[in-house]
Amino acid sequence: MAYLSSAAEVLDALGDPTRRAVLELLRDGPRAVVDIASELPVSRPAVSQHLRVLKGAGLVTERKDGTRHLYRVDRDGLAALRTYLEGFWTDALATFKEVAEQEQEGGTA
Amino acid sequence: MAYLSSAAEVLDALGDPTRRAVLELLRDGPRAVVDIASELPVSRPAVSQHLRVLKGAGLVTERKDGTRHLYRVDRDGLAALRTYLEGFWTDALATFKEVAEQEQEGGTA
DNA sequence: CCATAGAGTAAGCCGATACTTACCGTAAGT
DNA sequence: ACTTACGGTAAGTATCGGCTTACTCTATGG
Repeated sequence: MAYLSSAAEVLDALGDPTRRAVLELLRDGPRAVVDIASELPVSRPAVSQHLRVLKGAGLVTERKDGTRHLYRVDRDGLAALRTYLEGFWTDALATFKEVAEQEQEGGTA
Repeated sequence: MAYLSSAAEVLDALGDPTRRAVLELLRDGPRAVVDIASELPVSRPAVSQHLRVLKGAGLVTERKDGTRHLYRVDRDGLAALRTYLEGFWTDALATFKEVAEQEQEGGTA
């Protein structure tokens, strides 16, 4: 795998409800494609396509076990997202302070 | 104000590159719609529509100053997302452990 | 009061993308 | 070897959503 997943890619992947549902299922443990599809209102190929995106974003990894391809949650994507949000969070907090101070001076009511 | 924003709503909002760009701009401080639009390759109405979504997700708040509507980053949406991810993170970690114990394999394929 | 600036909304277009079915490859089981 | 199960891919469709222009409203300034 080895790509550093970008936050943008992760957020794009997480932007779809079905993909989120897939991830939620995978959160409880590895599953095969057919098993995932059986719990969702979409076809198996659809799930395959979503898994490809999730994999590209570093959110899942694949492991083959016979004819079954077991997918599981990958920490990498989540980590990338957390890092991104962390940065955003601190920057935003700093800005909040600045703005709050400026507003108390200028004080338009 | 700011309804309890759901993680799904936040992730949907963050799923669009332009909206992310808007947020990035807002990260450095409050801005009026026209100012945001001037820095992006889309029209002002497009920005307005994106801001509506971001607001619905609890990611920005609006403050009117004359004819200018100043938007700024809202902590609520970010907090909701962080909470969601936090839960996901811990659940996933727990699952990793379980799975790791059940299988005796390691390494990224 | 009229003009201008800023912004939200409506309607419509168009491209992206999330689906479907059909097909093909592969690994086990018999 | 045949069959069955599992899964990725291709091709086509159709829905969704992001963007634009046009319109309207409000607020400030002359």
